[in-house]
Amino acid sequence: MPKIGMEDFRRKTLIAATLKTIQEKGTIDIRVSDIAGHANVSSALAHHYFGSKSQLIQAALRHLLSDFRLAVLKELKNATTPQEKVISLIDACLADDQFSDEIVSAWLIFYAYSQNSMEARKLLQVYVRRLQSNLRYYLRPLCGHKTEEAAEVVGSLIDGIFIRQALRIEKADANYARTLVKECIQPYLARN
Amino acid sequence: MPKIGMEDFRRKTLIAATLKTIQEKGTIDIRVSDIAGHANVSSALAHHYFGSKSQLIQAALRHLLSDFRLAVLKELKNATTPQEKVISLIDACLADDQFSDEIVSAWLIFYAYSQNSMEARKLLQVYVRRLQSNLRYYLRPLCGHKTEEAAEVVGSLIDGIFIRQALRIEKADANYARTLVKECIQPYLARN
Amino acid sequence: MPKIGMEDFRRKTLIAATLKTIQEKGTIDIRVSDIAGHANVSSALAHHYFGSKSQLIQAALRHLLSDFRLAVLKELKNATTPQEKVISLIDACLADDQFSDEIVSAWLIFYAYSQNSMEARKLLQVYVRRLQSNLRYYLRPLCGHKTEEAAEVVGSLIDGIFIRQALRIEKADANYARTLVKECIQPYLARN
Amino acid sequence: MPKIGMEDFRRKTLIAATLKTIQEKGTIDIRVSDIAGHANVSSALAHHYFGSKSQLIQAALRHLLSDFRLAVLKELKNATTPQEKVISLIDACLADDQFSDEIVSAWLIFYAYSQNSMEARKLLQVYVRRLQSNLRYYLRPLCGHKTEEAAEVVGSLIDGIFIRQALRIEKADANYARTLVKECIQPYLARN
DNA sequence: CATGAATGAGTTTTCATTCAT
DNA sequence: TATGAATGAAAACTCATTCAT
Repeated sequence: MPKIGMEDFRRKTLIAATLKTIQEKGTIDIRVSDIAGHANVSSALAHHYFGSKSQLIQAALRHLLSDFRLAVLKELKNATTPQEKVISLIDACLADDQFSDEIVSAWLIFYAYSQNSMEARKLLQVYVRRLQSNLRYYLRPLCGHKTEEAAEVVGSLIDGIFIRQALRIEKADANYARTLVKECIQPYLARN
Repeated sequence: MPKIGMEDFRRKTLIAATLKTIQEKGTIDIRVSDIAGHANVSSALAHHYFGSKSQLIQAALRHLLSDFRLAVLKELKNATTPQEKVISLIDACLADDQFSDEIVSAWLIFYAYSQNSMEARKLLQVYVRRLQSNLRYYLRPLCGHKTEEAAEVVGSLIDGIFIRQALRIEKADANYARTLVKECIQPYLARN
Repeated sequence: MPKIGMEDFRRKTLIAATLKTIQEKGTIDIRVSDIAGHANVSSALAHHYFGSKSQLIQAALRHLLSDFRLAVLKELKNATTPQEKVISLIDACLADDQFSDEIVSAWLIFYAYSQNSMEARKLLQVYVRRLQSNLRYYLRPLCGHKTEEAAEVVGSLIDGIFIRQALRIEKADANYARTLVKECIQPYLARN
Repeated sequence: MPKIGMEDFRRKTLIAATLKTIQEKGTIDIRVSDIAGHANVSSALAHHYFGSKSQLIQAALRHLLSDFRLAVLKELKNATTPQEKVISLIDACLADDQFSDEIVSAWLIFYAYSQNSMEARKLLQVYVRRLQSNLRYYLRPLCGHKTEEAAEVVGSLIDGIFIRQALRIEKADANYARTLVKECIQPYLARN
């Protein structure tokens, strides 16, 4: 009685379990058996579907990035003017749910992991470049020759807020973070 | 080779070797034998002097932080006015030698590690808070009620530039980075 | 080879192998790999099932004690009068198979080990107290106010015979040992 | 300035430190460095004087035995009749200071060690045989054909009391122990 | 005489991975 | 499809022992 669509279900479950385990342990240095435990399957099954631990982790990273990408796209859809688009990007990056301890932690861990894994590095670079390119595209009509600078500031500021978040004990205020970034770019818009 | 006073020398060498190994491998997940190899000693010696791998890594983190702290203090000494002090802080954080691939990589890796190790987390928190407190202190006469915001922006921006640096392939321009931050806070100063 | 239900079999085999290794080496200071060798499995498997070397040794000790306990209970079943019960206890403690070099050696080693391991100490204390309590219970109707003394003598004598056995080269005579103890308590019975 | 008689002093100190360490750790499985620490010297010195760890432990065992032998001889000197001699032997074996936790523990540990070390086994066998021979010698005029049995009972009882002592938590009563043994052999004397 | 320095040789422990069922 | 069973390979850690000074 082989269940139809089991493969798909198992892959999804295992990826979710991987992210959960990474967040729980606070490191990429986790055991396959722990992941499998979270997914309520044997660790042999994880190998069956993903071939190896590192491929499973790759898949989890890819999932995190694609999830984020979808959130950004969704947010962008509701915006029309460049101003709105920029605001949308900031809101998407610093959205309440992206700002949860778990997500922040996972991002940081993957960033560090990218120092180690060329594969991860490439994936993250694609994401950073795409976001940066979006930012520049929507900032250009607003900032003119300051565009490059403004994009760099916004992008870095967002990442910086993220990384700091990882160190804090107190609950972060996503709303304050968004405001901070928006205020910060005002001068670049004004100068145009 | 048994000359007395070796202990101090070995400890320093081993700490340096640890940082080098972390940077080389791009992860905290390194072998004691690799560290020892870089220090040209047996791995048993590393255990002899530090007790365990994690204690050696702690020591390396502590060293990185204290090195950074000394650089900051040195830079601050040459500044007198609040403006100069703030500039000094930015310059120290984004100094050419702090901006090397190795250092950037080590910082990022330790940031991620802090998700895992309470000890590391505390050490990094102390550093972040101290820097932030310095920033606020010198920004206050310049920014008034915008101080909190300005300090947050500067601090986060610096961290963000750092983290992004870790993803880049092209050589970073430390000078451009410093200028970026300095320009970015101009509006906060002007508004006072 | 992966047949289900192996776990129980392996645990038993590994415990037996542990006792055998202890007896062979004459010390508790044995290698997991030697134990595993006797059980024809990898040392990793020993860790898989028992977690650590000391837990495996604990389990072996527990097994030895429980085996002994069962032998005592079995012997007691065939006795009805207090006299018979006391004889049974002595016979059980100094039974031919308990008196083999391997068992004697293991007991002595565990006794010494109990100086080191609180866990082992507690287990052995329970056994000693239970046996002593049994002895007193059945001696009381026979010895009256001399019960305490008689129980102490029998218990100590048995242990002493055991410990001496460990030092001998010549094969011990279990039968002679049993007679010795039985004769020794006669006076305590008579005095009642 | 080589100090005269240093060698002798160091050997004594190291042997004492060895016994102390064995008692403290409750096992023969101790570190040379711990012994050296107790003697306030470097572990290299222990090797200098004893060649190896096992030779140092041998020496400590030899010392324990010879100390005990001296105590027995001293006690025997004050006795004249066979009765007194037997009493002396019992008193010497169960003397207050031989009955201390440390001594009891050391004896037990050495007994177990003798399962492992042929050297230790031989030393202990010599001691047991000598004591047994003494016992028989003085018991013969008192017990006649029961001598063998009586000697076995006394010897084993003493060892048994010792081994049980090692398991107890409550402080033992050496006096009670001596009385117990003395009462126990009365019947053997009477029967003669 | 004495030791700080150093290490080789082991031993435990961990885990991804394989495989028969 | 799924897993219990098993292990090889690697890594941390320990410690007796050696040696130059």
